Amino acid sequence: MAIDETEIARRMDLFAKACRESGAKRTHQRMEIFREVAQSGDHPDVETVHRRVRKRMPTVSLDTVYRTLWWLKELGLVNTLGPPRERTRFDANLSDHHHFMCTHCGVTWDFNSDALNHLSIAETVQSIGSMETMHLEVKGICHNCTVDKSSPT
Amino acid sequence: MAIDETEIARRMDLFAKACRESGAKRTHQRMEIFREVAQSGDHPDVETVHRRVRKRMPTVSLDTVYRTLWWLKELGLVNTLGPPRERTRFDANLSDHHHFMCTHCGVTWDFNSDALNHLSIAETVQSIGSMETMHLEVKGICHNCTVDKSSPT
DNA sequence: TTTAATGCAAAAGATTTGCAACATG
DNA sequence: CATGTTGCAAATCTTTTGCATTAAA
Repeated sequence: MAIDETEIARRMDLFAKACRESGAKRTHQRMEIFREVAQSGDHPDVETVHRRVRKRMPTVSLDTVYRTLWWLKELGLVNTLGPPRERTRFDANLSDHHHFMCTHCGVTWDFNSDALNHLSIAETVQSIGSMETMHLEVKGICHNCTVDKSSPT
Repeated sequence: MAIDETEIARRMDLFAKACRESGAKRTHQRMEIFREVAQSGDHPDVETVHRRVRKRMPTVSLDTVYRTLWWLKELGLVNTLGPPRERTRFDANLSDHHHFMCTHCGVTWDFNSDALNHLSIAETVQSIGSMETMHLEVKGICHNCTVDKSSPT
């Protein structure tokens, strides 16, 4: 699950470039925090990143890790798993379905895809484990938002 | 986005059945909380459910809504969007990829699927809006867990 | 030297828990 | 009536913020 050295180097280059282009300072903390995520294959949460970075840089504070990770996400250098800065939401629709989430107004719409259901994803992932469920999350701009740029309630 | 009356009734029946079979009490609060999720097409979060249920039942407390929603999830009557009871996690892998999450040990593995990438999901969702990104989340049991039932670190 | 970024501590926000009162089966 | 469930209030846990200090460019 460790990332290849060449790939880590490539990611660090991307980071340097993004700092230069955005005019942000390349501080020790930011480098170590990004390096930690860049070399982890295991999608760590904020606290895990903090714990690991502290081994090399014992004074780094938790709030800097929070600030830095969200800043990296803004720069497009990292992505988040799950809904970023959103609470868990509940759904009583138990049928097979997928979600389209509007990045503008936040509304989530259900949709179905026979084509996807017929794809044998179970076979694709059989080297990892046995599949129980699958769920496609699509992000984009919904028509309510493209048409009149106002958010529905 | 409102759910069809027949479908709501069907869901309320499922609820009644699950209570009977699990020996749980069918209290007013539980009925109203489940009804609220069952009739909402918009995937509300805990606080939204609480706010809406309070209109009909002003004394219901927020902690009951929390307890009830997670209990409904345990019974399999509702699902959660996003990582249930988990914090946001970060990923520096910017290439197109998908995730397999082990429901036993919690580890998330990356995988690719050309077949999925070649599916024209953008067309499937064009009646909803314009797609920007898509991400498949597969859940199941990974081999580390099926083989020896111990969780890797 | 100028400005942005950090660390600290406190605040704010979200979620959970213990327990007495209450409602359901 | 016995037991599981609720509401309240407090506790806990997570995340954010204000501000003086520090470090990059």
